[in-house]
Amino acid sequence: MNATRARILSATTELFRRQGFNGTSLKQITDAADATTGSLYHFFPGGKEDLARAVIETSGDAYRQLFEMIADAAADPASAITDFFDGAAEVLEQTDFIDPCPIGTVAREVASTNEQLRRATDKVFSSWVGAAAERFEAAGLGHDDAVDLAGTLVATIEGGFVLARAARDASTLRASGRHLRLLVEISIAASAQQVQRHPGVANG
Amino acid sequence: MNATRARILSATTELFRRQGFNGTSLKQITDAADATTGSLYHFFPGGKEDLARAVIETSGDAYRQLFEMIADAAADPASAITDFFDGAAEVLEQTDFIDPCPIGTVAREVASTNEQLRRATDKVFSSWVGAAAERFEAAGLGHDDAVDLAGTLVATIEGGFVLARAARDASTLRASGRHLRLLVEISIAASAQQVQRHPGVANG
DNA sequence: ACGTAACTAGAACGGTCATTCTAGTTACGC
DNA sequence: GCGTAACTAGAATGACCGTTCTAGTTACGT
Repeated sequence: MNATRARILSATTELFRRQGFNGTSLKQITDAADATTGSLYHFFPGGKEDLARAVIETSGDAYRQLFEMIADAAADPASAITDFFDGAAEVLEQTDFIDPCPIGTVAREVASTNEQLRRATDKVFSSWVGAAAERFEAAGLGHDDAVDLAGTLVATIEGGFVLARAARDASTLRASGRHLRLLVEISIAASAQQVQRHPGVANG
Repeated sequence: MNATRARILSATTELFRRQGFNGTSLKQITDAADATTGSLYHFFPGGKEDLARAVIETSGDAYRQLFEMIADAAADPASAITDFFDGAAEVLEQTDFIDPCPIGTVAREVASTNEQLRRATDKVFSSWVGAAAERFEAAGLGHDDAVDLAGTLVATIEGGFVLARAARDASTLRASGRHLRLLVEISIAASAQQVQRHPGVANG
């Protein structure tokens, strides 16, 4: 990937994390990326919307990969949850409570105003939910239960970011991680019991 | 309260719910409220920031009261949770997935850019957490556990709004309600067991 | 009824917005 | 080394931004 394009994309990502979509101007972006308007429109012909879509997709991929990495490294799905929340809490504390991820902010800004970007954020959230649901299914949960649980997981993370940034205190995020972990443990245990009672029926 | 002021405040609230803080212009507000710039600055001398603070505080109060009402009407704290999530899901579906509440969006927009508004959103979230925590304490939870659980509750609601609006599908919000309800039931049951084992120590 | 405060009206201001455009420069296949 | 495409540069554009300001109107206590 072209270096200028990469600089523009990464500068935009960082600015969106702090200020969101509407709060960030193209001048701020070109200044931060040390690029010109010409370059910006060369790489992102659709202008700000084009740029936002790229930010959403790139960050979405990056976070899904981060989740997979943490899940791979964890002893079990339940510890992956607390690992993820604790990691996010630490990042928040170390970055003066800048949003770890630009997508949540942009998602709320565009949900009712830009159909194309709304769809992009939806796709990202779905991919996260799918990634987590796969792990839960592998741990024994039925498909629908796994998807529901993954949805709650992603929702709590997103909401946890909001509260933590507003309070400038990440401890609530860690507490939510423990709660979600408990929820995952209970769900897995319940599905295991169900298998014991009705062998051969689960995962059907 | 003056009728013009009320019109401006309610128009701003609705616009913030759709477009957020940075996405809404004062012209849009005065048009929607059928008011003039003069009136706006008369009632909100601090301009847009002043207006945003009023929106945050007013909506924050309204939602706390709504929660109290639902909790009062519910048979027990656990059913209050699903009642609240289900109600929010229904509102979303009936309003073409406009954000039920302007605070989450504004909170993310201002968290790193406007200290005064950040504090206003923090205060609102704290009041919600406090209201829910009181109920949980009344149901037997220790203070810290109650606050943590209430924090997760609010985080999941806020995050649930984001996912539901992005997907234009409120069913995930209902699923999160069931999960949070389960979490509340478990927490209450656990604290009750603790009281049985160590009578007189709980609520200390 | 009159004086004063509350409120409305909207033009004007300087600044910034996203985008377009033309001209120039670099990189690279052939 | 030349031709073409990729890329950079930044001025120009017209719209809109939040805010200020002056003048006018309404409401109301006395």
